[in-house]
Formats: sequence, C-alpha cells, structure tokens
Amino acid sequence: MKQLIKVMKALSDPNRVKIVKMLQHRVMCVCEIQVALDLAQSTVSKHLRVLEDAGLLSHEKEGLWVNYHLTDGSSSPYAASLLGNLKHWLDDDLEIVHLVEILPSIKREEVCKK
Amino acid sequence: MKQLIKVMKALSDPNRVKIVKMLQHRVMCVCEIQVALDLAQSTVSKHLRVLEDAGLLSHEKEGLWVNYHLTDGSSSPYAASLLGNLKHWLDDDLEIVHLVEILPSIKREEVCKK
DNA sequence: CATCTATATTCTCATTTCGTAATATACAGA
DNA sequence: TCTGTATATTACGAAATGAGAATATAGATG
Repeated sequence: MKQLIKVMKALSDPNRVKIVKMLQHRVMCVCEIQVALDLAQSTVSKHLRVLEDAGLLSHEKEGLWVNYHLTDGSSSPYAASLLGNLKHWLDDDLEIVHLVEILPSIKREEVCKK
Repeated sequence: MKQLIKVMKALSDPNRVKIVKMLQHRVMCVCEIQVALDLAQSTVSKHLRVLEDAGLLSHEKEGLWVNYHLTDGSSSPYAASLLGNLKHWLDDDLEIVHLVEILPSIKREEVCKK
C-alpha cells in the first residue's frame, strides 16, 4: 500500500507530471528542468527526489551535471504501469505540447552558467 | 491535466484506496464504509465526494441510504485505467485482505442505527 | 406535521505539501 | 589549493489536506 501511495502522490502534482512527460523525450539535468518549468532550483531538486523515491526516475552524474531519466519501472509495478500509461496520456494537453516544443531549445551549455 | 491530477490525488490517500478496493466486491452505503474503516461519518462522506469528483465512483439513493459503487470509468480515461489497475493491485496487501474478509459481516441493517 | 435516521456540509485544528531563499556539498578547472 | 558551477539540503511561510465535532439537510415513518 505504501508503495502505491508513494507513486500516486508523486504523480499528483502538475509540475512532477510535466517532468515525467519531458523525460519521455530525453534525459535532462536539473537546471534544464528548472528553466523549462520556471521554478526555483531547490524546488526542482525536491520534485526529482519525490519522483525518484517513488521509483519513477533515476539519475547518473556527468561531471557537475546530474542526468535524470525515467526508469524501466522494474523497481515498482505501480511505477511501471503508470509510466506506461503516461506514455500516451496528455500528449494532446496544450501545456505539455508547448513544453515538448521548446525542449530542443533548452541546452544545458547555454541554459546553466548563471 | 487537471482531470489526471484529480484522479491521482483521489488515489493518493490510503483510506480512499481502501474504499475503492471494498467497492470492487460490493455496493456499500456510507455507514458501512464508516464501520469498515473506523472513521468519522463526515470523513467518509468527504472521501466519497473526492472519489466521485474524480470519476471513480457514483451513487444512487435507496431510501435513507446512499449506495456508492465504482463507475465503469467512461467519464474519464484516467479513472478507467486506474480502476482497471486496481482490480488486481493490492490483492495481497494484508490490510486489504483483512478488509475484504470482514466485508460480509458488515450489514447496513445491523451496523447503522446508532 | 413531528420525529427519527442516514448523509452532507461547515468549522476548526494538526499535518503535509509546495514554493522560495539561503546555505551546504560535490566536483571541475586554473 | 582556490574559485566557480551544478545540485542537494535546510529553514521557513502560505496553502492544501485529512481528521473529528457540530450542524444542516433529506427523506421515511408515525
């Protein structure tokens, strides 16, 4: 039960769902997500932690960057199912469409370095 | 997006998930659910509203009783999918197993009338 | 109509959640 | 080792959430 609730809670926030939808298209680092969603860096970092704790994401370090990507869901059947569903869900959502459109223009080399 | 978030939020609470799991077995009125979950009546009433608003439940009146049951999910594709998933999810969960076991002993004619 | 009874709604409180700013940490490069 | 950059963590305020008690509502029955 706890596992399920964790996954559901993780996907109960619009910004976190947006993160999942973006990661369907490519791996992203924290600052790229920050720019895409226009949130504070700490906020993004916490959202990523919630998603990862639920078994939806994982990360690898690449120098200073941390690359986040979707998991294959093998850690949790609930995560697996919902990641599957989210593959097609919201593809018509205007906000998501827009996010995906601007995704190619968000490049870490240009976007970070503040 | 809003629709999806509503469904996810509705299923982010253990007591609401328990309600769904119970309703997979039979129609229940508010006071039966109240007894099964050992919650205040107003709390149950509110949980039912959240689930119904998300398109997961609907109700019919039967005299003084209000019968709640799962929907076929036709009002929301998200609700439909998750109701489908929840058909098999948590069937091994100890808490759910116990709830389902005591379900037959909860009869509105005996349980209500306070 | 008066009175039960089941449910819904409202009020209030404690807890959680989401956001930011500030700070700490990790690590690459001079 | 010192500096700068990306990320994580902490501290904290505003808003949402879940709980129960009290109250309102709807409808059945005498």
